[in-house]
Amino acid sequence: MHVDMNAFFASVEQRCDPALRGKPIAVVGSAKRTVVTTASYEARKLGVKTGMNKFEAKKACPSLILVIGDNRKYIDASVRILEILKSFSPKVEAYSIDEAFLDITGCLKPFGSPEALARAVKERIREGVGLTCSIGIAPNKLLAKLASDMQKPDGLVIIDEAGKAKLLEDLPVGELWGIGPRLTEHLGRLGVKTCGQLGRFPASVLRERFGIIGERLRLMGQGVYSSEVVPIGQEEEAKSVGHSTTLPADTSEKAEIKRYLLKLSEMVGARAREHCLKGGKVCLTIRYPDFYTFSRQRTLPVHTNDTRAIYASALAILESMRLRTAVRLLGVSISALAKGSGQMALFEEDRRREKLLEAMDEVNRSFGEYTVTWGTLLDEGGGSEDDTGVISPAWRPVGVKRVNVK
DNA sequence: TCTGGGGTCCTAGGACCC
DNA sequence: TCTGGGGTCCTAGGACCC
Repeated sequence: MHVDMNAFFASVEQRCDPALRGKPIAVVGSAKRTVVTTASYEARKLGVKTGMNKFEAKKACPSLILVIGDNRKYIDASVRILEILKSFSPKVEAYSIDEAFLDITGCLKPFGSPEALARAVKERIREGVGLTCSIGIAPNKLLAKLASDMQKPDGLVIIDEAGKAKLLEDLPVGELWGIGPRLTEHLGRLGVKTCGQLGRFPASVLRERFGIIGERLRLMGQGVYSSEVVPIGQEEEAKSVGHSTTLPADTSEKAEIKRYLLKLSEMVGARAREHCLKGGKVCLTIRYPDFYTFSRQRTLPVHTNDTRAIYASALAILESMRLRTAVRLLGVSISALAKGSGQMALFEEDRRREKLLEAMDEVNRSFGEYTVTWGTLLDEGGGSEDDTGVISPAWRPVGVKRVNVK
């Protein structure tokens, strides 16, 4: 079963504020250069789409109400929804803040049928959280996700073994989870437009053209998909931790760029320390005003989650390049993660450093982010302004990918 | 007075080694 | 009168997802 909350952020806002109900609204970030994260169905009807900037959205729909997103509300709703889902099946996967997969094999007895179970889930979410969702039920995750997308809002679609071939025969390949615009284009050039065609296409050609994914593409066209539901708490460890930000204005100012790098390094370091993760590599991402985006990565001599070490490495990467123009976006991430051993540092100086970071993190946990921070971040215009950016729907309510609450 | 931010996975090319 | 073949690791970029 795949549960997909309908226009999640927008619906939460409409539930919280009756004045927004029935109106075209769009949830955006507080930053100057922000985009629509979610539009209400009323707004979608009038042409507002996810990813539009504020001005585009207003142009498409002058009556649009822009609402600045509030992460806490979404996490709270997400956690409550997951609690409800866990009462239906022990195997619930938190796929994103507003989507979940449930393995309902063996959970049907009290309900009699998958449909009755789904109706009970929808009822509980509506009563408990005041939101609607679309539910898809199918023999595997690929088809369940497809099914939940077929009826919105408040939908319920069941695909069974008997019905899947008929459904897939004329379905455009791009509708499938995992086949995006580029793959759709490539397949189209091979004469493959529908899932039916994909499922019958020679595996050898697909393999030659698409490598390792080719093998899976043909099976996907047939509706065959083997990945399991990954229950909460049994996810693989994260492979990278990163933050990026689009600056309020493009800049070539070295001092300003450095302050943002320090801020991003602190955000990454703090999150890594919170989860006892250390990175063996640091990656710096830069985007120019023309949207050309590139990254440079460096291997560290030792794994770290120390803000200063991350910053020093990011800065060294920056110093090693010649910037072509001003900078629009900066990003810092760490990868090659290792779980902190908990082993005490060898040298007195390192031990003192670790204690300092621990103390800072604890103060910030108790009194709020950036209660204690580096002096440079307090300088004027250094990115210390209250700029929450846009919430990321890909985040999860728990674990390393927990949404950043501010 | 354009175009967010969080990830994962795969590929290709080069360095390096035997 | 010329330069094999196997492997691993690293980096950069791109496709895809919410």
